[in-house]
Amino acid sequence: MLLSDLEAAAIGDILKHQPCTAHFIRTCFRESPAKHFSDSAGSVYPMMRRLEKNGYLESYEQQDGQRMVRYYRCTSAGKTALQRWLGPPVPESATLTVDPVRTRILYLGRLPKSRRTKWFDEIESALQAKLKLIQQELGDRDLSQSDAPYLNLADENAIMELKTRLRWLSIARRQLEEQGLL
Amino acid sequence: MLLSDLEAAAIGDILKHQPCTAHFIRTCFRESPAKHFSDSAGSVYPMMRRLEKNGYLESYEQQDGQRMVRYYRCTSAGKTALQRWLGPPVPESATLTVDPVRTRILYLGRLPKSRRTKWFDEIESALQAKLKLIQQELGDRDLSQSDAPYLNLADENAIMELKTRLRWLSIARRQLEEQGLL
DNA sequence: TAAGGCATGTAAGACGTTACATGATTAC
DNA sequence: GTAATCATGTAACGTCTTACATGCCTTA
Repeated sequence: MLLSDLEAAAIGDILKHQPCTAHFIRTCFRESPAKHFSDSAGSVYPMMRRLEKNGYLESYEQQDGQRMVRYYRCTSAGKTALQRWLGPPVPESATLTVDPVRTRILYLGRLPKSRRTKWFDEIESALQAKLKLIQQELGDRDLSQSDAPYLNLADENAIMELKTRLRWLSIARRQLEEQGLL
Repeated sequence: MLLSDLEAAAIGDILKHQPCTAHFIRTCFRESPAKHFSDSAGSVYPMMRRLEKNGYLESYEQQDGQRMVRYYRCTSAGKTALQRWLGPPVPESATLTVDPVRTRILYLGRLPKSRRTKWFDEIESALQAKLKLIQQELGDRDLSQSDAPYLNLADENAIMELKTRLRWLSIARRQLEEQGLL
């Protein structure tokens, strides 16, 4: 069975920080703006158990003061599964481009003309805010950690993508104006 | 209740082509490379019933030769719901950038060095193939239909995004080479 | 007459979401 | 002491996927 992106990211993060807790994986998923995974308890805890059941992780409990904490490690089967997920071959779905704004613009004709300008304004400032957030993350990164090159590249990807969207948005605006649709 | 992207796209497509069948919506979802929605019967048919139950669609059956076919129309509540989904305000999730390749590069360090060059090669050609597909779709579009400006913009978005990814990929390659990671 | 498209659905299972629920530990 | 964080889970619900299932219609 091929791993889902969520499962693969969990295994990848465990490999970087093992032994670690399920709770730690939740914070991994929550903290990076370049990661879009859910950090809900209802998805993470069952996923960890599932990965263990499938032989990709192993765990042990350890006393920590008054409480028991479960630590996970990646097995060699887990590492193999991660490499299979990474590819090559990469699945066709890896070329998918998803832009919620693009999805919406397909139906912009159903919005009254009077609201369209505001629509563009709002999205533009939301994208700009997100862009700043990621630029900050990139600037703040500790370059000494071994994975810094990959993390930087991921941020750089998100930054380039957001800039492209902003560029596209202004082109879209101009074109619709020219066609009297704004 | 706010519509999901899938539901909103269905309502949007129905507004363009009503009255139409569930099967027609499936082909809408399947055919455009700029739409990434599932066209599986198991998601579309229950969704149409759900939207009708919620008052966003209405339907009637009609004899077509030997078979009964169900046609859907959008109600005014449906149109209102679509506009609410479109925004403004746009949800914060609309600034999400999802790139499966970016997700993977975060964990590229777990792939043996020997496979990394091939990894880049494969992804590059997959992206290039997808790019051509969408450029073709854009070139083939009938410009007389009233929604052509929006459809063109959506394709243009996908094209710009794919080009950006290719640009990023070559930057990533160069950087990793310079750092002896390739 | 056979293949492919049109048309509609169901069933089982996997997965994610939200909300609920608990309790220990740490920092202010 | 109290709020935030660390830590672990469960339950109900909704949705999507895959696979199964049927039958009509059109075109080669």
